[in-house]
Amino acid sequence: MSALIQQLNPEQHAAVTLPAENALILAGAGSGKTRVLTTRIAWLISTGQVSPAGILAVTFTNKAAKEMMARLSAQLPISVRGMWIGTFHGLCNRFLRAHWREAGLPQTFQILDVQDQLANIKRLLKALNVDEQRHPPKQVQWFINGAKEQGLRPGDVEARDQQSRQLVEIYLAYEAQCTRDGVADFAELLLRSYEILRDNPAIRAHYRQRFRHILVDEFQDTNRLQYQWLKLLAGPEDAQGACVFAVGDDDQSIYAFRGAHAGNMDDYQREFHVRHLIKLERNYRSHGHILDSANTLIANNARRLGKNLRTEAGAGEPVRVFEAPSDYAEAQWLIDEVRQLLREGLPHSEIAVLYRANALSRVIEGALFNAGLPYRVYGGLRFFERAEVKHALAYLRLLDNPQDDTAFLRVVNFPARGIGARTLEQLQDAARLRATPLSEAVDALGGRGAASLQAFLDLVAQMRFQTAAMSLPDLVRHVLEASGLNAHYREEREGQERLENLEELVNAAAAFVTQEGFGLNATAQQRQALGTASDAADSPAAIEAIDPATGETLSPLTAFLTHAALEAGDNQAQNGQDAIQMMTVHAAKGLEFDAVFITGLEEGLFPHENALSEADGVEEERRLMYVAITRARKRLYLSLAQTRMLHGQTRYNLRSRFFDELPPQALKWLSAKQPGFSQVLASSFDRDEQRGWNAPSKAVSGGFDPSTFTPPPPKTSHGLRVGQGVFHNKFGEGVVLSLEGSGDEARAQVRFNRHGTKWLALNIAKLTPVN
DNA sequence: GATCGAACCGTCCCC
DNA sequence: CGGTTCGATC
Repeated sequence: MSALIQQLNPEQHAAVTLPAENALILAGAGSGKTRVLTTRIAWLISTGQVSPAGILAVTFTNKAAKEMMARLSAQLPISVRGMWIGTFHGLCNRFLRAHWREAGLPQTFQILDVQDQLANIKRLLKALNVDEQRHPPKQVQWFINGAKEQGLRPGDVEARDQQSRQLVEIYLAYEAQCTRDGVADFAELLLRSYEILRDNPAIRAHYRQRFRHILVDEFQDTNRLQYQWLKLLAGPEDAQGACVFAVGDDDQSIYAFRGAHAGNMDDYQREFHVRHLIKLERNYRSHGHILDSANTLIANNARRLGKNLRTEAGAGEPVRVFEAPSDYAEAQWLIDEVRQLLREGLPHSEIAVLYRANALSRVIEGALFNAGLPYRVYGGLRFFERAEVKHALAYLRLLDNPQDDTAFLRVVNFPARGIGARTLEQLQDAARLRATPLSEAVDALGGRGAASLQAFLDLVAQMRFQTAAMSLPDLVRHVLEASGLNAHYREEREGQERLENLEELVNAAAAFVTQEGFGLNATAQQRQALGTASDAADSPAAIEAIDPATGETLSPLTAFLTHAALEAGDNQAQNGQDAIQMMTVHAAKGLEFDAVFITGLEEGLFPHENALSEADGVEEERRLMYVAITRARKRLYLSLAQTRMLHGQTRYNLRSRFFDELPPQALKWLSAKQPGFSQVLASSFDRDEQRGWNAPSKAVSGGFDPSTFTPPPPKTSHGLRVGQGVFHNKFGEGVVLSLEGSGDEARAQVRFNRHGTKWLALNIAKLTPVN
């Protein structure tokens, strides 16, 4: 332990050994944040200030929680099992499983993921006869989650106009539906835990007494409700209360769009009377030029807590910048540079290609593929989100809880068993009338439909009976067969991959059982009979809590389903192999690579056009750029394309404003940096010509390079070029962002100073060039 | 109830 | 452009 402490730098050391009072650690990118957090816990425990059971640590991802757990078990001689370490949602789930009575949930309640929630909302909108044009399901979902994240129940939402009154009504009905089904969405886990703590003094006192130290990672990403939850749990600032150790970086707050409130850091300092503010500014990751770029860029943000990273690693290579005439040329250039890096001995996996939006990956993917370079794209569907897996999970959920209408509707007719939309409508009407779950409304129906439905219920009941004594993996395998899912996908032409995924689900169940230390028995009752319940209580997964009143534990099935919802699984099958890493900037947060390419650095893409109209939008984009830059250890490449194919049309983009915010001396332009020339309309190129275009990989530093010189603007009938200032009679002054088409078809995208960005048909709109 | 085509839509995606 | 979704059709 003392050896661990001695390896820390003075600031880290100070943070780790702070007295038991509320503290805020401003930890810059690459400053050893995770290390400080885990060493703090280890220090607290090994100095006898707290027992493992008195520790609560919150992370943002399961991955981070696992990593922390792994590091701790390496650092501490004792078991880490008594600690509560997990995500907000994981911890709240654990809490609710223990206090399900107070929560008004069945102990086996299941968790709705984003897809399930949306499906539920769609179903509800139909039942309520709400026009989906007027209230698109996605927006309703956004509204409900937004309200919950502010801690607002339907009655608390202020509804002035008709539109929002209806939204509140939908919210109310949605809640009723979830309660009836015995399910909770992600936000609900938090809100309900919060309410129990708020309304139940005995429970509140119990947890306050238990958790002496609360540690929070990625504090800048907490939302309002999470903050309130922490506040409630920590309690008053006296002997009763816990002490909070918050670690965060306001400059890396990139999740405002989903409710994160970086202002929580200010509030925290004030409301928790934080006496210890420590900045970790020494960066152990990046070379000087890279760090200078990050620092200079982020200095353009107004509202910052203030922090400047420094390194002792030396300036290193300059940041290489390349402006390509097209997206295709950008990809080609990237391939050349990647090859050079590989020649220098870098492993593929130390090279990352980052982009602002997933749509930008395709061109680069194609180029990498053609070049025969191995790559791995992150993002997309994750394992437990795949349709076939969700079908299987729906059957499993029905075994656990027949009232789960979401699961019921998902598989009642899949594989097809002659239960049509008409029948289901009748069933839903009947269920609504009698206020019962769908499964209990079946006998209200008559006719052929009722018989088929009854057959389905019998099937599920039979599966439940047959699997009662099975181990979890056997149970899953049995359900795959008995439900007809396997047969269905065996028949299907494209079903091979899906079958494999279902087989993988059995493996996942087996792995889960091993990891969580579940025995081979399937039911809680059996587990209790065998006296194994206490093992589950200590499980690190934080899912199977014991009911304090009855000692009843969750069945492995319920625990597994919870696991599936809270941890959607990896989204990639072929991991492990040495490949170039491709991902969005968001996905790259927390990762680091020797070499990083940030691509598509164009106005409208990065910063994204949608962000420009939002309050603080550009600042968040800048933080995003800051995150991207600080991923790189040794090499950083920035690139953009003057023309880009996006959404089926060619866009002509300006160079990102962020280039003007980087220190010129840290950059090395591989293409000419000549705004007058580089920003021209490149429509005179035809695609084939660009295809043959090759970037010189040993480029001239800074200055003008004739070989990459883009020709002057072609003569166009309208005489406009990108970047041109124009005047419009109605909209006033603006700048041409892009041009497309020719003759009568010609259109210009113009950003007006006062009226936003518009597309104008040039044969109609009168645009006068200015200046 | 499967299948095909028209229509739509398109930041980031943790839990 | 490319995917997903929805409605019309056999």
